[in-house]
Amino acid sequence: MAETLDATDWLILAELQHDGRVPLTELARRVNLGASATTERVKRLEAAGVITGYRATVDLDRLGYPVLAVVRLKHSGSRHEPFHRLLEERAEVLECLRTTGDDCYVLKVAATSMPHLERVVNALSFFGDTNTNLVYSQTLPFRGPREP
Amino acid sequence: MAETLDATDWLILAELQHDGRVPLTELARRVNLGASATTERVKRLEAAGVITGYRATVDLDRLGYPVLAVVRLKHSGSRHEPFHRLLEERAEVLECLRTTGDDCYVLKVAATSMPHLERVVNALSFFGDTNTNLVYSQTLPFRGPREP
DNA sequence: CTTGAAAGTACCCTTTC
DNA sequence: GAAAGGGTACTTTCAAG
Repeated sequence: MAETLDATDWLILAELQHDGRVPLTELARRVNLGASATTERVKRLEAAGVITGYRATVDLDRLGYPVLAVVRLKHSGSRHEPFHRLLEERAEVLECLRTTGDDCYVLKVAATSMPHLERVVNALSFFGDTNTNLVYSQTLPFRGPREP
Repeated sequence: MAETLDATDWLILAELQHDGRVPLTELARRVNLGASATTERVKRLEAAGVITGYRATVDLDRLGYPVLAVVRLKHSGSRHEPFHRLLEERAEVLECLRTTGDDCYVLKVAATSMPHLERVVNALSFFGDTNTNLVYSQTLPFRGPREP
């Protein structure tokens, strides 16, 4: 259910996606609005669930996770709860998409080394056939959607 | 190149990844540190490139992008610049991973409708064979890495 | 790393268009 | 209904210990 957003709302969203810590006064300046009007719009976007949160983004390399991989999993069997429990435990799984097609799940996995990645994939293999591809590089994490 | 991070640094990172807008005083309270010491650590993490930025996260549904898909692309030919130029232009491509294996690129694409997705995939198909899977659901965007 | 003071910022309320 | 202005509490920053 899409909200009714005007161009200013999209501007605010673009700014906040680019820099989630920008002070409201500075944000107001950038979107050519008063401080309180800007505050109200941001609060409205948060309350409406358009803005779901604010996160710091980190460099995996510098955190000691130089290995990134895309793992596709063809889950066998119909009981998916044990698999979901593994996802909760395994912080190495940064993201998990359930998709149509042969590969029911597409996972993004960060690991400290190849042996570490192997252990994670072994754990995943318990739930079905896996297909792993290492990631050479990725575009900057943020590519926000534009006004449709 | 991994930095030397102690347990407090990892605590700070966890808090900031969970709530990037938490006030420094509150953050200091949560990690049992003084405000200035916390500020210094955060600044150090930012300066070291461990923290790469702060982003607001948005709900694609509520922004009018109810369709999410994983597109795998087998790029044909060796000149990848035109493809990268398309990525710049197409804000619908939220993420693009270059990977090993048959499918050189794995993309996450948001679209306003199935016809819209079709147009994006058509544009991508110009560069090679594509394989598209719709996304049913995804885990909450944030799954941060833990202390190794 | 902690404490303390000053500047800046955010929040709430009222006023105005 | 939406935006601008003003007073108060809070946060951030910088100094010194």
